[in-house]
Amino acid sequence: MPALEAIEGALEARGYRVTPARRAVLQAILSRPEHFTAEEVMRRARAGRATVFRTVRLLCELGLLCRVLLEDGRLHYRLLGPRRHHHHLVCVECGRVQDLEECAVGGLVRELASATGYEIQGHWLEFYGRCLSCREPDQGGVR
Amino acid sequence: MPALEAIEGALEARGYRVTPARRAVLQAILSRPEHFTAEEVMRRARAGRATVFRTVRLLCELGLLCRVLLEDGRLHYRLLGPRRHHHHLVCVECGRVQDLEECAVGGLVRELASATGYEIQGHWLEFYGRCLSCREPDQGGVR
DNA sequence: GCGATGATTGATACGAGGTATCACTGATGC
DNA sequence: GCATCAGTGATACCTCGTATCAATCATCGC
Repeated sequence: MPALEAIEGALEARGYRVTPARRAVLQAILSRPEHFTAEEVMRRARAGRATVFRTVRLLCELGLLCRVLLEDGRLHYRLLGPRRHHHHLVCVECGRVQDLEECAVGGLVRELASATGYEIQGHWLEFYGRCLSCREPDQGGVR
Repeated sequence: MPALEAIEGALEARGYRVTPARRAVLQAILSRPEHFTAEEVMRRARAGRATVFRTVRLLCELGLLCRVLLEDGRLHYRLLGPRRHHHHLVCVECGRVQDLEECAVGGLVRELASATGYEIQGHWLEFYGRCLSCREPDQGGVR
């Protein structure tokens, strides 16, 4: 999980200024351990609607945030460490997200391409379930 | 691809009435070979906004429509034949959708479950690329 | 220091896509 | 014939964004 300074450094390194508004958005984001909506950031950061959305988009473009797709189709965002293409395993009860470091469909993509003739350029893959802590009540009991 | 009568039968079998408004929505849907938005159905069917959305949701719940996730996170809908769980390969140029009958991540789900302790309940998997016809200009030419 | 320039901001309007409300309608059961 | 209830559609509202645009702020050359 990158610290505030690291993100600000990444912004500056790419020629973006670190302004009070951007810092407020970043702090709001850093205070959320899991995924969040832009709306949540707006409530926490004292920054205008447009600025929040612009900053979130910017961070996505710079690879500092990633999008998390929820089961119902909504998009959330999530701070990204220094990692590349990956997928998520989302707990539908507590919202915890587990990053899956390896992309498991690389081989499948090649198979599909030769079977269908498509030139495959991208994919979405997200998993949903209940994490260990949310399952615990199920497991300990005699029932 | 189910016919109008088949869908109406499925509705009636579950205790839903086949009304003129629902039939209009169904006809609008049947006239779209690929995926569509609820908005497109509204333009084609002479039915109110709420009715269109309600009908689309109903058909999803009954398993007669499926949701297609586009690369940018938007949701489209698509008529579903008599098939079960499947995934999509979407052409980003012409919008053509190829259904992938086999769910390729079943094994992966079991692996993930034992590795993470999650009880995995669902997943999204959609592929994006360019279909054969859209690639043709690339391929035939000398260039 | 000063003006020009360009990045950034935030209020606001707008748009897609969808839900909630509620009075009304029309079919159905008794 | 009447009560009931599913279905309808106008409307308001919500979420999650983008576009616009005047104002502001930092920086740079002079």
